[in-house]
Amino acid sequence: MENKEIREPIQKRSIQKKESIISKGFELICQKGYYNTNTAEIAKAAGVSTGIVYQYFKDKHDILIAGLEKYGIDILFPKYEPYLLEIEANKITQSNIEGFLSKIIEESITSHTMSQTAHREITAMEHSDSEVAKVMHNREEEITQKFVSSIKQSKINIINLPEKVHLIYGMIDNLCHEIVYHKHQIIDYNVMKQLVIKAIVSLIYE
Amino acid sequence: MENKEIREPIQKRSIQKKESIISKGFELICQKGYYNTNTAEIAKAAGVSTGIVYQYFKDKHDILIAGLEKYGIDILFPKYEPYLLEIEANKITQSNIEGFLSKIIEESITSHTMSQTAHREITAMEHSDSEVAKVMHNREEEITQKFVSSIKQSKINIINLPEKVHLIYGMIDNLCHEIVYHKHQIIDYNVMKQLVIKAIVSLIYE
Amino acid sequence: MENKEIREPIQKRSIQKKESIISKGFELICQKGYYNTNTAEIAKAAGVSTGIVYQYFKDKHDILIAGLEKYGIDILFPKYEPYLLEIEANKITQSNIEGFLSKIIEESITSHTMSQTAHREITAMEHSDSEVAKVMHNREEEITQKFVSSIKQSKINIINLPEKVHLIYGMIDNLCHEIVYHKHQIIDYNVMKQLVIKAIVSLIYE
Amino acid sequence: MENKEIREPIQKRSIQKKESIISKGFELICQKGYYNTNTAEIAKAAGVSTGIVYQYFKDKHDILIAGLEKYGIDILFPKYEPYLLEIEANKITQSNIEGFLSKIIEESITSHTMSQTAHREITAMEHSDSEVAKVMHNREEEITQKFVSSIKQSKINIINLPEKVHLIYGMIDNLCHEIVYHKHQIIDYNVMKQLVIKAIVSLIYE
DNA sequence: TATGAATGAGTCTTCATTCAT
DNA sequence: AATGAATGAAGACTCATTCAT
Repeated sequence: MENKEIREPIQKRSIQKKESIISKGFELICQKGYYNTNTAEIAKAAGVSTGIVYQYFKDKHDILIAGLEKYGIDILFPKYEPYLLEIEANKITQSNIEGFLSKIIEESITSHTMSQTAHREITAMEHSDSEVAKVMHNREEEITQKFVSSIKQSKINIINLPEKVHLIYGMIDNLCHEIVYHKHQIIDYNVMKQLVIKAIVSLIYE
Repeated sequence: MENKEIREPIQKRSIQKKESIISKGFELICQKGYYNTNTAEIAKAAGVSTGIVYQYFKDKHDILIAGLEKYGIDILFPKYEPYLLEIEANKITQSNIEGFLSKIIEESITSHTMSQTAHREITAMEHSDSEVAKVMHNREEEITQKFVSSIKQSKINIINLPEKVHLIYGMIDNLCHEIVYHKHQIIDYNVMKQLVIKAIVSLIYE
Repeated sequence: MENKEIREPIQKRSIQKKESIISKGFELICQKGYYNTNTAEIAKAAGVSTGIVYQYFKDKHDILIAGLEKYGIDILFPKYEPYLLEIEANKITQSNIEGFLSKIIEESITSHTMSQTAHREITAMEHSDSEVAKVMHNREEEITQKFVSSIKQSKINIINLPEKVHLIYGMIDNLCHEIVYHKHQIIDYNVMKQLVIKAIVSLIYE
Repeated sequence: MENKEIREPIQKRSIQKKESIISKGFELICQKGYYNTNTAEIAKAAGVSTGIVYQYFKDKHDILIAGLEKYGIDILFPKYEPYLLEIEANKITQSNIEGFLSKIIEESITSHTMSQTAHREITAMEHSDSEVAKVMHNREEEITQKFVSSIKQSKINIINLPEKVHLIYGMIDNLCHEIVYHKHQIIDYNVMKQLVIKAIVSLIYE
């Protein structure tokens, strides 16, 4: 019940250790699941002793949160900056938007595929752990806002922008999710992809 | 060592016990999470001894799966039958579809709200547990197919029906999800709801 | 703490049930080991309910003891009667005794081989369970005495007969045991068998 | 899921702990039987927490095996080295061998008496547990070979040495066993001891 | 008599967290 | 600051035995 001293590392080596715990720990959690990863493993992977973990983190859960805060956005939308730049540079027009969206979707599928387990596990925790949810929620908002402001900065003028961006994000994410994880037999995902693109386009321009 | 004998209850009272373990156990798991619910709690909630649990279920996980198989569809789409009937009765037209969708969305929000934690936890497990994913996947397919066949049975003629149904389901689910769990500050959910409805309508009629 | 009523079956069918529990239960225990055989299995194998087991036996251990009392001798020295008869019929002479012993040894090896697990498990229990030891001890004594009296009945006159019979039994059992279970690389068991026979012969005749 | 990390202690105190778990655990197992000794007791007897047990040993069974590897030979043939030395020093002759054997037998009886329960339980497990059997088998072979090489080193020349050593070992063990555990009423164990000695002598010198 | 459902104490094992060094 | 040994509570699961029917 004494309030434990959580130390914030100052020395360079200590900072590296903390970083290592976050990155390696988060990696393990993403790979094997939070409940199937124990602190001993995390410490070992990070190349530190188990004791040190509890000097930098309140508890195991704290490592997860730190990982999310640092890497969460990569899971939600990895490599999104180029798209922002393209939008800001006013390169998106009604005539080429479908290609643009297609590119985004493809990239998104790739990233879902690559970090399949990570994405899976994080989404999982997001649902059962409110703190996780909060962090991811913030990250999501962050992304939305970045897109919103990028679009605003370009000459494209769209009403209800945040809502649309959000909706679009959801549709794409959904699509990727299914393609990568579930693949229902009855669904032709090429058709679905086209439907998604069309829905997005009409959402934007009409 | 030997493969344990899992008894299938025959007597009425025993069947009730098994049912009770499933429903109470599933409820607890939904409420508190799979890893935060222990078998003793489940047994107690079901009004049985811990031993009996293992006479009807292989292990703890087995209870979860049984719960999903029984109640999974209610979590995915509770009270969907009336809508199927309305569709089959040919009551849906281009002029009233918006109201229809609105009704579905409202109902869906309500149910998400009610079984918030359940939905949360299940989606969570769905991501980290392949067996859970499989069951839910089947349930999802079941619902999609029911809607597809209902629509086919009505006079409405739509191409790429399964894909569209799926997409629509995803959009609505997404919307509800956010409204109930995340509620981003920057989003006006009434606006978003209208956007979703419009997107759906144009998906169907155009 | 109430002294439970152990019923002694009178009706034919009941007697059969008790017999069945003993024989099937003992068989299972011999095959899989006492601690790896549970009462449910025994009941099932015997074709009775678990409840009935506790009407005829005080506890699980009691089944084992009953089994031993009934079948223990078969494990210690199966099919020994022909040898007794041969001895009693005065067929054993100094000139043919080696062949006689060889036959006994071979038979003994066969039976060790056949009921390998049974023998193993019983010897095991005999060592850790004094009640088991007692029963087996009695069986052993029984056999010894039978041989002693058979030999006495014949014209062979041997001093220190019980001791010798016992010693001989031990040597043969040892030999069989090793041949069947342990088989040390460095030992030539044919040589050893001959040594045993010689030792026995000189024990008897010199 | 992962293969657990079994730590090999380096620090002196840790090594002592591991030793303590082996010795106290093995002692308890020998005294009360493997199935009647639980890990909590072992930990308590060793003066450690239950957790530590599983850091040094894979599981309960592993403790038993470690105990056997360490103390198994003492159970099979305690204090056998002086005898080896006597043999090697060529002190054994046909005229004094009976005294020598008598000494061995007496010593063997003493040790059987002392570690009565240990011997009992180990022999028990040896029969029902193949890993235990393997370890004890190796120990037995070890002893046999030591005697064989000691005898070879001396001037005594004996054919079929390994077989004879083995046979002798068996006879002595048998004898001790009975004297300590079973003591049949009909047997005069002094007579039997003399018979054993004679049998051994004639095995060696004839 | 007989059934087999039910009990719940007891077992092994894990692991987040603390602490002596 | 760091180590990694140590803790012990908690969990899943088993099974001899009892009991309601």
